[in-house]
Amino acid sequence: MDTGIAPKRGRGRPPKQRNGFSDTREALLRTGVEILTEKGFSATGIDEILRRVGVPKGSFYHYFDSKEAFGSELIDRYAAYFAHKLDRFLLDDSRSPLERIDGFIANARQGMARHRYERGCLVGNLGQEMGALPEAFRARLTQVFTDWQARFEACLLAARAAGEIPADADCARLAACFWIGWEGAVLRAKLERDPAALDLFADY
Amino acid sequence: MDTGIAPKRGRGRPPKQRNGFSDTREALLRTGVEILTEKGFSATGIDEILRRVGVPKGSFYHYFDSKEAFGSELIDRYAAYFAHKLDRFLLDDSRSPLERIDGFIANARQGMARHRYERGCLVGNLGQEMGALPEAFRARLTQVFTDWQARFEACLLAARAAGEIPADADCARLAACFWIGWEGAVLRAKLERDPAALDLFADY
DNA sequence: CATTTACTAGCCGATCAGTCTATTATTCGG
DNA sequence: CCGAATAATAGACTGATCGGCTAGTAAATG
Repeated sequence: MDTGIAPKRGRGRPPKQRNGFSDTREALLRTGVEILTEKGFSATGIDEILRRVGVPKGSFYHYFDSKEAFGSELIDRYAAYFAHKLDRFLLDDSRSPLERIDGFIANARQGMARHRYERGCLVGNLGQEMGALPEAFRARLTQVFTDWQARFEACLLAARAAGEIPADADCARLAACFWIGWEGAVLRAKLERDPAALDLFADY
Repeated sequence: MDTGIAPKRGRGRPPKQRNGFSDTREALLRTGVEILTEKGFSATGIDEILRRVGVPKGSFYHYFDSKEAFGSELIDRYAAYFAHKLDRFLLDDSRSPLERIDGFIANARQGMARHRYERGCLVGNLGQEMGALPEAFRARLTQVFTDWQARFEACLLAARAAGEIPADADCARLAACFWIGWEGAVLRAKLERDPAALDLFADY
């Protein structure tokens, strides 16, 4: 039932798509994130992504220099998407700081459930397999964690100012601890295909 | 400088080593654990293990039916080794329950430092890449976590009985939470090649 | 119409997990 | 003590898949 999809590719430069655009590059990145959050970097072959998107190999290397460059862009894209999502919750003035955090957790939980707990966190996945990854990824991945922590810390500081947490709470430490534990919880939830670990950790 | 090592293999069954035994099967398993704690299952080729041990392919498939069967044994071996290590600390009568836990954490920290934070937890590694692993691993891996949690819970119960933690503490939940967070901390420590995450989480 | 841009088909050498045959040391039945 | 069976090794080999490359085709552009 190729309804609209399967655009019947031909040789050479494709005719300019007036609308209903099917940006090949974009599709590769989107599908790349999907598969890598499930299986990681090393275990994912380029051919698998290509097959899923319905694009030949040549196109991939037209848009990306290498698998490493592709992975790099995936990290950037995922980090940006996630930072935006964090802001959407953690900067929501209509709720108290702690409520915002709960909102984020609930949303992330829903997200995992929607994909039947088959997808984890891209940054966590790649972090775990760093031993087999291009060394350039390391700095980028830690940097992403630092960024997420900073956003979280800001929200905790607001919570402290609002008296929702003790006045002597070390918000930077708390934020760091949250992400350490959260990544652990996502890992377990994915392994067990069960949100129990997420819920358990959410009541930290 | 092949001092004693490099045993100069020849064809056919090797002469029985009176002593200074070099059990091939054992060597494969030991090296397998080493490499898999660094790079995981999918990213590790059998040839790589073979090269490191200095054993030809034929020997590998003489001892193991497949890569999957090999991986299965590695999980068992690692789980047993780790359970023994846990008991060594958590059942140490000469210290208080909470001191025992601190002892285990300190030991694990040392262990990671000794390998320059290049090796993580085999169970955590494989858990993360479950999406690309034989489905049979899933049950085994969760079972290992359950086992470790039980040992930890027993120690927490002792701590509660000794008055080291509040009498209304939910030890099962605490134990589950510990392993969730601990795996997250190990992941970060490995990614950043730095024990900061371990220390941070240790003061939970 | 010539050049540039956007793209694709098909192939490459390397490596993957796994198989096969050969070779030799040991074990064991008689 | 001998011969058959078996255990342990060696390493060439297979088909599939890996990441990556190249030559070329067709639309867009001037």
